[in-house]
Amino acid sequence: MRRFRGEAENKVDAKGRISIPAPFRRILEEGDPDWSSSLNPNLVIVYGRRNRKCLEGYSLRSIEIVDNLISNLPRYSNEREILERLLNSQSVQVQLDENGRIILPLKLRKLVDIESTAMFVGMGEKFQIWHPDNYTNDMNLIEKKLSENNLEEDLYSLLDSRQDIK
Amino acid sequence: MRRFRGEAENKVDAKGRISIPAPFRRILEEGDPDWSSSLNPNLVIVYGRRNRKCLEGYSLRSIEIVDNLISNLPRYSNEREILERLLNSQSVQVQLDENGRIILPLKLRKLVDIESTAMFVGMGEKFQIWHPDNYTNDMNLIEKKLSENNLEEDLYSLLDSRQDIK
DNA sequence: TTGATTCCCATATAATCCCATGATATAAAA
DNA sequence: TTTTATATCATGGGATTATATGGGAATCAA
Repeated sequence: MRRFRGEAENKVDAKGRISIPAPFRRILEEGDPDWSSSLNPNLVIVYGRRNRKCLEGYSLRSIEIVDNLISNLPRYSNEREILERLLNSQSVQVQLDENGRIILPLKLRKLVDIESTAMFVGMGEKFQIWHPDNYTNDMNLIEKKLSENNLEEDLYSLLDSRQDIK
Repeated sequence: MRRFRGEAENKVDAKGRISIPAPFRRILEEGDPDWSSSLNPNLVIVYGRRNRKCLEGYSLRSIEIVDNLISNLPRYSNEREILERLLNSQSVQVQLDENGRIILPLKLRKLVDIESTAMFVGMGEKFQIWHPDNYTNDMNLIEKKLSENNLEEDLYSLLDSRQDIK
């Protein structure tokens, strides 16, 4: 499965419309079981993440994987009910329009402080949508954590360990 | 798996296009699971190395090994989100054109000071793209370290002892 | 009827396709 | 061995398409 990669800063217009970066569209198309070249792909936007001030976009296939993980939890367990709430009630499915745009409802924009521009960030099986300033802050925070805990070395040792697996 | 070897200095044209050295193409073709003789291979360019002023190119197969290591970490764990961010948000997947070229987006060129020419450097499972001057500086730095501490011998002895471990 | 939503069209810029050339190989023929 | 075809490669240019973005008219809902 191709992965969401890279960053793109796009504009939100007066109607709340915003372009999904073209490379991301290709992945959403692949990840929409009903998509064909004449149609526009669907995606799911999750806005229920408490500790991060961003929205998250999933292809239909990737959100299904997450949904199945929830379905495997014991029915009516506390954990399951909460996760259902966070991932199912706090999310929407939307379809791209003819120009590759979606409408970000005001409610979602307010939740993550997005006004005139939004930053799209590839995260592998999902992508995030940030207010650009919040994103740079988050990136700086990560940089800081990296240098403090010497995590960067861990990352590159992770890269090395691929030899062992192969 | 064949390895990226050697150096090549190629030109960046007005449209940001640059030829991937032909020997590198062969390795990218081998490393693209969907490639066939009629198609053009894909590669992933990682631009997020904070401590080095160069881009890094990977075949799809080599980057996938890294991606899978990350995907095996617990979903939504802090560690995984940080690694996804470092690797996926700071990379792009691109496809060679009919003439074996890619376009290096302005953003990436600026990041590593590349203007009219770029130096390709084989690094085994990946290759690097440098501004020629930055590359020679980096090479000189290595030369200096080697001669000062008489490191070269130590390094090559490291290679000998590795056979025992492997 | 007045916002909001949806559909359709417009456009500047950037990306991509297609074709061309000169340089350097590599192979085949004289 | 020299000459002649054949490929491949790095590079350039023009034409075409895609992308991100803006705006208007039609549709819908309260």
